[in-house]
Amino acid sequence: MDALDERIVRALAEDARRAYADIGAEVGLSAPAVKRRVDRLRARGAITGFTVRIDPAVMGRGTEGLIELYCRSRTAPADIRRALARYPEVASASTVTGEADAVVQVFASDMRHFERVLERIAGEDFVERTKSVLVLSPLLRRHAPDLPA
Amino acid sequence: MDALDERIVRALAEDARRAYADIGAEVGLSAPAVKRRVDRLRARGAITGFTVRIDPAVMGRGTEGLIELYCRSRTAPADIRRALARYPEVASASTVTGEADAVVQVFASDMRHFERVLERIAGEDFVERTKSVLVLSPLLRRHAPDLPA
DNA sequence: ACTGAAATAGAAAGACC
DNA sequence: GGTCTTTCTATTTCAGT
Repeated sequence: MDALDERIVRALAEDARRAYADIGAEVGLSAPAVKRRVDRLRARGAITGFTVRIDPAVMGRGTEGLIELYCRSRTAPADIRRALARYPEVASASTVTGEADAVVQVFASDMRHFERVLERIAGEDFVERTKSVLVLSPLLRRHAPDLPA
Repeated sequence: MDALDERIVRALAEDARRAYADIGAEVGLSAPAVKRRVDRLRARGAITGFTVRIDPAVMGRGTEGLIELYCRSRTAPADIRRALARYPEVASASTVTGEADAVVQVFASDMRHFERVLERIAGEDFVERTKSVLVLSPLLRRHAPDLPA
């Protein structure tokens, strides 16, 4: 993972469908050289795939919220994961330090929908209580946030 | 945005570099038809781009945390945005309902790094106090969370 | 308006040095 | 790592529904 790899990943983060030759021209490599590095990054697991960026609002998922889960003692993370995986509205979930056990990010079509999802999640048997906030406006959403400065 | 568009977006969400002909075979369209629909989705703003999925750990950003910001009265969201945009460690930030004014997602290389970022953010002049949690383990990270069920 | 088929332009993948 | 060649894909054109 050298400076060249990083520049390649940054280029792909901005546009994952950019041609290797194009990226190569930017970083000073030939197209095959760029491809080889991308292949290596994938093999190593640094790049885990390519995906599309979507506008939640346009896709009818304009209502975003965060739900903190307070779980029963001895709830296994795997159980939380399994339960949440059944909700298509759940975008991400992580166990966290602090009072809550997990934070869940939810995208719903509207407030009514969000409320319904919240109630269903709160009704999961391992959930003791929840605390939720609604996202007012996304200030920042980085494409490749996971890159060293 | 019909059922076909949705299936195409789902396919791209799983692998944005998949060939149009390939996606077409799955949804029952020819390659040009798929391309035309993708172009339309981009034009409409439903698809905002293509990006790469990265493993934060492998990229040296294995420490994730969430920081709640409690801001001075009359702090404009734009000011928060401008300030946070200067931190490469900030992956996302949103204003929220509830006690806190904003929630910031940060990826750092390690605890020391996270602490440094937290202190710098806490030191921003519009920030009165912060409350932060560390992410223990990501349970779920959906590729295309923003799609209608 | 949207589709598929065919033709062209372009990029990716592989062999080779 | 670059160069060259082959193969595949994207893109455009055109015509049909």
